Amino acid sequence: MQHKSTHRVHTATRGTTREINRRIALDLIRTNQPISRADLARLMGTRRGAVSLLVNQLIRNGAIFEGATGEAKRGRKPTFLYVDSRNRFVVAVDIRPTRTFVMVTDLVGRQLASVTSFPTEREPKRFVAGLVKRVKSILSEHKDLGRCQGVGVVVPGMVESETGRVLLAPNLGWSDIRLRDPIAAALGLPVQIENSGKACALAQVWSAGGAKAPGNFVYITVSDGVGVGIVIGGELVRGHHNIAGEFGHVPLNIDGPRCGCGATGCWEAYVSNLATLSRYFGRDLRERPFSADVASLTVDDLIARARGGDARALAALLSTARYLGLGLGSVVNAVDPSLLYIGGEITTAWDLIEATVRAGLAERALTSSAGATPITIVPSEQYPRLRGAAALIAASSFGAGLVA
Amino acid sequence: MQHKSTHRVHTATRGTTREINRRIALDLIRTNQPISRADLARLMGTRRGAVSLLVNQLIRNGAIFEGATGEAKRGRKPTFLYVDSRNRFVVAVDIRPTRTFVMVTDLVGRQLASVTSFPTEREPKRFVAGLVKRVKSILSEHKDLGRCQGVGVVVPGMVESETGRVLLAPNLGWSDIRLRDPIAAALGLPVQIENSGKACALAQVWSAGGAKAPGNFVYITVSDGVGVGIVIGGELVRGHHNIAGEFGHVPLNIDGPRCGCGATGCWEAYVSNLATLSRYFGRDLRERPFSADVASLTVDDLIARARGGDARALAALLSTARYLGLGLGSVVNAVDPSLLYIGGEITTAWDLIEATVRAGLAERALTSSAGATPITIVPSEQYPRLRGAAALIAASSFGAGLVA
DNA sequence: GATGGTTTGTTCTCTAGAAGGACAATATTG
DNA sequence: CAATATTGTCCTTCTAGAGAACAAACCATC
Repeated sequence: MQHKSTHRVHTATRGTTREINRRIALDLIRTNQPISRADLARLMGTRRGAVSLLVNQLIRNGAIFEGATGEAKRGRKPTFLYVDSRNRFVVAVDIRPTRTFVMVTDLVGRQLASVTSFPTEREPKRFVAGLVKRVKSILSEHKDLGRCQGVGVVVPGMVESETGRVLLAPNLGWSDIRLRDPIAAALGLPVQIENSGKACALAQVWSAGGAKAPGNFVYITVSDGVGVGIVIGGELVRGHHNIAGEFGHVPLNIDGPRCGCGATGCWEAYVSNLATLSRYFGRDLRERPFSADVASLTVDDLIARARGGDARALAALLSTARYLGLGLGSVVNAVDPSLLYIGGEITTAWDLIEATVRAGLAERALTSSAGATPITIVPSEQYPRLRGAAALIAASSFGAGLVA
Repeated sequence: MQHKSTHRVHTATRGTTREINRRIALDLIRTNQPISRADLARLMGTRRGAVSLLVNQLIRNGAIFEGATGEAKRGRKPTFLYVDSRNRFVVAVDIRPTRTFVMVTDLVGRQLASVTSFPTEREPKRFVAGLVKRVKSILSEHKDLGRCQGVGVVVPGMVESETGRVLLAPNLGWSDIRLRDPIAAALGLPVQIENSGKACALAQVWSAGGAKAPGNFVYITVSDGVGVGIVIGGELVRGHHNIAGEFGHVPLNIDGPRCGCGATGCWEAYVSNLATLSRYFGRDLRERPFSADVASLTVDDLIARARGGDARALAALLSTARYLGLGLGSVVNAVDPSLLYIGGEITTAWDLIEATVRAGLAERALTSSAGATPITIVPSEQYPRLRGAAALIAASSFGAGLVA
C-alpha cells in the first residue's frame, strides 16, 4: 500500500500531556500572579503533587520564580509564584501616518517608561534609520531594565508574517516594503511586525489570559484607517496570507467614495479620521487627495469643538457614528462575536456617538440579540496599539524557553 | 486567597493522550479505509504496538471492524480495517422554499437510495407533519439498512443550536419556529437542524478528513438565498449565537435593493436565484414581492436559454456573476481563506461566468494573491446540501461511542 | 506551653499509555 | 529449503497524572 498522504499527522506523544499542562500552568500564573502552588492546583483541577512538578520545572527553566510567602488565615503560608519578568523588557513601536510612538514594557505588558514619539518619515530607508537610532538611544538609556527581548512593531496595513514585509499600507504610501529584517539586522534583536488591528486583538487575548477572556471577539481600531483583528476560540484569525480581518475594505456601498486601497465605498472610506474631518470641512468624500485644511485639524480637536457646541462638528461625528454602526453590522453578521472592542480617537466621544453607533448596528444585524452585541471601548490612554506591539514580542518570548 | 475564576480550565489528564490518538486513528481509518494497522502506524508516525492497542479498543467499541486480508507484494498480508457503517444509516433533509429533498446515507455520507422530494409546505405545523410522514415511510421501506442514527435537516436560515429553533428564514417566511423537537418527538430519533451554508462546510470538513482538508476555507451556497459556512483551523465557525457566516447579508450597497431580511443592498439581494431571474425579466430588484412570471422560470432554465443563444439570459447571468465576485471580495478580505467552495444552481454555468466572477473578486481583493484565491465548484449532482444534512448526524454519531 | 485542627508543599505508590524492541506468523524469492 | 520482508502481538522501559500519606508551618484554644 503506497499511501501518498504526505502531511505528518500530529499525534500525541507521551510528553504531550505535560506540555499542555505546563502551558496551562504558565498561563494561569501569568494571569493570576501572585499565586501559590495549592491555588494553582485548585484552578487546574488537579493534584498539588502534579502541579509542584510542573512549577519546579518552570522555575528551573527560568520562566517563573518563587517570591515572598503570602498571608493565610489558617494553616501554613503559601509560597507565591511570579512570572519572571525581571531584567527583561520589550520595545513597542506604533507607526502611524503622521507620528511614530515608542514605549518600553515588561514581559507582561506593563509600561516601564513614558511614551515617546517622533514624526513618521515616509521614505522607508530613512524611516528605518531613524527608528533604529531612536530605539538604540532608548536601549542605552534603560540599561537598568536588563535585556531587551525584542521589538514589536505595528503598522496600519497588511503584513506578510513569514518575511515581515509590509505588503500594503495605503495611509503610509508603502507597498511591498521589507521592514522587519533591516530593523532586526541593525539592532541585533528579534523584531516582529504586525497589522495594528491584529496586534490589538492579540494584546486583548494576551492580557486577559486564557480562561477569563471571551473566546470570540473582534477588535476594531478606527484611526487613519480601520484595522480589525478577529479572535475565534481564543485564537487570532490570520488567514492564508495573514490578511484576514480586513473588514475596513468591505464595502458599505460599492458606488461610494474612493478608498486609499484603490477600491470604492469601503467602510474605511466612511469612518476613518480623514473621512470624519472632511465631512466637517464640507468636502466631498470622493475628493482625493484631501486638501490641507483637513489635515490642519485632528479628530481630538473636532471632538473638543463638538463638546463646545459646534453643531457642524457634532454632525460630522454623528455621521461617522452611523457608518461605524452600519459597518459593525457587517462584522457582527459575518463573525457573530460575543464582544466588540473598539479603539481609536473617536472613542473619546463615545458618550456622544454611542446611541447612533448602536442604532446603525441594530439596523443591519440579522437578529436583535446580534444587534445588541456588547461593545467595549478601549480608551486611547491605555495605548492599545503599543500594548499590541508589546504583546507581539512578549507573547512569543514567553513560552519560548519551554521547549527544553 | 479567594480566586473567583469560576471556569474550570481544561487540563490534560493521563487519558488525554490516548483520547487524542484514538480520535486521530479513527479519522485516519475513516478517510483512508481500507487500511491496515501497519499503514496506520506509518501515517501516525508511531509504533505498531501502540496502534494495535488503539485499534483493538475501537473494535471492541464497535466503531470499526476487521475485514478481509489485503494483498501485499512480500511478507505477511495485512488485515484491513473499516469504519463500521453496517446496519446504520442517516436520513438527510434539505428544506428549500419550493421543494424539500430527502436522502438516505450511511455513516460516512455515501448515498444509499435515490433522492426523493415533495413540495415544501410553508405552514410549520403542517410541514412537520408532512415531513414526519415521509420519513416514517422511508424508514419502513428501508428496514434492511439497519438502525437509523438520526435525521439531519438543513434550512435556508439561522438556527439556534441549543434549541433547534429556526430563528429566521426569510425565504421560507419562518421566524422563531421550533423545528427540531417536534420532529424528534414524532420520530423518536435524534434530529439536528442547521443552516445550509454551515452544514455544507461541515460536510467538506467531514468528507475530506482532518489531514487532507484545507484548514481555512469558506463554503458559499447560492440558491434562493446565500448561505455561508466559514471553517478556520479545521473548525466550523459558529459564533456566539450560531449565526456566524451571514455574509449573504453584508451589503454591497446600503442604498441598494431591499432584501428579504429587511435590510437593503445585501449581497443576497444581488445574487440570489430570484435576483438573477428578475434581472432576466427586466424587473427592478427593488420590486417586492416578485411577480409570478419570475417564479415561472428556474435558474437551470435560464442557463439553458443562455447556452441556447438567449443574450438577455446570458446578460442576467453575467450581471449576477459580477456581483457574486464583488461579494466574494468581501469574504476574502474578511477571512482570507485558502480556498472558496461554491455550490448552487448557478455553478452549472461556471464555464460561462467564471471569468466575470474572478474579475469581480480581483477588483475588491486587497492583494493580487488574495484576488487569486482558488475557487472550487461543488456540482449540484453531488447534492452538497443533503450531504451537509447527513454530516450533521454522521459526524456527531461517529465519535459518540468513544467516551467509554 | 501543649494540643488539635488546617493548609501547604513534598514524596511515595499506582496506573495509563507511548517508546522501543523482540518475536512468532505469514508471505515472497532464490 | 533458506533467506528476507512484512504484519501483528507482546514484553519491558519511561513519562506523567491520580491518589494518598506526611512533614512542616501556622493558628486557636485549653
